[in-house]
Amino acid sequence: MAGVSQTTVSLVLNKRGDAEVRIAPETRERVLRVIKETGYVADPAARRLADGRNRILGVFTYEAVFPTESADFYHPFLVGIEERAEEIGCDLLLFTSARAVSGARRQIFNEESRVRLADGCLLLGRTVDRDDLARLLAEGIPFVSVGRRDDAGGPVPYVGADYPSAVRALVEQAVALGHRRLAYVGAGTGGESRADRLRGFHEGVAANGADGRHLPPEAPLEDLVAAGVTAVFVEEYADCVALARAAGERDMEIPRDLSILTLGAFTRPVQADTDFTGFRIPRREMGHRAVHLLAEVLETGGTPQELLPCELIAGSTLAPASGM
Amino acid sequence: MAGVSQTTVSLVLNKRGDAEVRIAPETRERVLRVIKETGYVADPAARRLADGRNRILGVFTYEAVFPTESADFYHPFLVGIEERAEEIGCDLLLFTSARAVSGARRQIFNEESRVRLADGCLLLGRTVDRDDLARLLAEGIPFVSVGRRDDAGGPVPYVGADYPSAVRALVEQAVALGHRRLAYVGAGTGGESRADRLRGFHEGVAANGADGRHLPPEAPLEDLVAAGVTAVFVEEYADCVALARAAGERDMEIPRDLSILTLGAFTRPVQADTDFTGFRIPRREMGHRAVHLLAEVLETGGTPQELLPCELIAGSTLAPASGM
DNA sequence: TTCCGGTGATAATTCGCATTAGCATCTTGA
DNA sequence: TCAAGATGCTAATGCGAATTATCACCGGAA
Repeated sequence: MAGVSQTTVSLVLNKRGDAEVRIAPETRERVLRVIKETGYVADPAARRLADGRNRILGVFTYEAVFPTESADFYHPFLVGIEERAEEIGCDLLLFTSARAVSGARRQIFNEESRVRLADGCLLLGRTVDRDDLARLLAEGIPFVSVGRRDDAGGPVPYVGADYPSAVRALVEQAVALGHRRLAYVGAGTGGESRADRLRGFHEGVAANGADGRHLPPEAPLEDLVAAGVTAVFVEEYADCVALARAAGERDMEIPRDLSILTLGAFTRPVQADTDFTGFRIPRREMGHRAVHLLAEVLETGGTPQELLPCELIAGSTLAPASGM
Repeated sequence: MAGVSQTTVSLVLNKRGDAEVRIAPETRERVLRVIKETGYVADPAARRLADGRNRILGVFTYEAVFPTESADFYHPFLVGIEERAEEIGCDLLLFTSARAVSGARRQIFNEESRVRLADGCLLLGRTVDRDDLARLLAEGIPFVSVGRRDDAGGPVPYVGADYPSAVRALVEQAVALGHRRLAYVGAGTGGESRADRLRGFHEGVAANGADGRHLPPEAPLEDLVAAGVTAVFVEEYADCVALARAAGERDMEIPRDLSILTLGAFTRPVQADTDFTGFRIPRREMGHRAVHLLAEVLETGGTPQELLPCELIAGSTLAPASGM
């Protein structure tokens, strides 16, 4: 000690000046000097216990955070999250212990859940367990989902990508190039993002007076050809690559004979050198905004929901409809 | 409450059976049932405050944890760390707030240091601030450095790569192929890992009765040629690539006219398609071991130091000395 | 001299849990 | 019947900070 009470130290450490409680400049100096000398730092745990805040943001993912594949889907989100967290002076707590039993899927609320250690948390994952979401909501734990969610029996705070707009824009481009018969290839279900893409497709088709049909992911190329489709919107990137390959095998040329647009869902890693027309999901920006919104929630509460625009990628797989 | 005291709940929650304190199976059941129903989870902060343990391992890096470049140097370490942490049921706390002022280098002990929140921590970085190390040591904070360190005025717990052995092995291979005049190109200083490589080189040269010289990183190819060097051991990968390129420009063929071996230091990112002869730093394994050792330190104390062997990579840039 | 307002610091309390000591109640043996 | 030992649970205390309620002191006004 520097000859003062614990209270005084606490006061010096936190509110450097206050109308209610005052501290003599001289005393403050003395305390600060000793703090600097001894390198004293307040125990964050005690701090958290006392005032319920510790500037720690939890990050929960349903898969490993650090993936073995370098170009992983999550990575850009994490980059964004880390950058913004550093800016606002928060540390990140990765809930790596979330896997209840080996082999089981991760879940937020297992027997030894530690979500509450953080001030709030960020949720990452293609799909999020709706029970987890509901519980988070019910317990009033501040959180923000990276990716739109709407199935938790209540509004969920999120930062998402504006898929409907992006897909509509692509449809519009295709129609402007003379395409009249379009197809959406993909599940169109299994997570809000897929449903959003499909919705955008239907909206775009309707708005532009074109003909649009929805085919399952494994739809063979023949079906497309038979239906006279000239532009395909493929939900999953891997399917996109597969389709292009199939086309090549039957001597169809892309995009002369068929335009292919990718809608950016990455479930299965795949290698390809084709520069597909499509859009870029603003992952890093989503990470940034997610942290930002979480900070906002912590500060003033609320249930922010935000969709970020996707940047269209010209690519080389969209061309005027054949015959034009 | 389930009609029992806080103490009872605590007991049920922690030591499921104890010689000293017993709890009636019936009571235990009742408590567990209520816990399940209400989804109660002990506040980690309070827990930490009370018993000084929270199963959180801090991870400190001197640069951003999630790098923008996908094939980053740190990545494999983190993969390993996360994997093992998950196994032993610990969460990872990334000290992203460590950057004191924007632009400044990160440092562990800044004004609002939070190292103590974690049970212990892992240090990652090409070089680690020696003041930080000394202080960690002085304050008795459990930690393990990923990478050998010896400059903290005391033994530092670490997991490192066994560079000396790896480099000695490479030298031996070169000599076995007839090389007599070898050169080490690189600083040989600036971090234990570089010094270790250089030391391994000198040891290898001495043990194999060859001639070995040490040249600075920017040493021009002419110097090597003039000195009659037939095998170069290049510390920094980028320099390795540059050297190969320079050789190509003067119509020297690798490895016919000159053998080039890389010693795996990655300071500057660089693209190359050559498959250099050298060794693989067991980064992921180092991550594994680091977590393991930290757990050990937390358990029983001590100052574990461990060097992991590097796997030699045959590559295509080492050939018999010309003239053989 | 006494009362009062303004200053500057501190004692006491709280947070949620783990831990220790201790208190009832019940068994058992002599 | 009573002491000694088991058994099952709880009251009390501590962890390290933040916060609140007080307290001691000093100078000036009455």
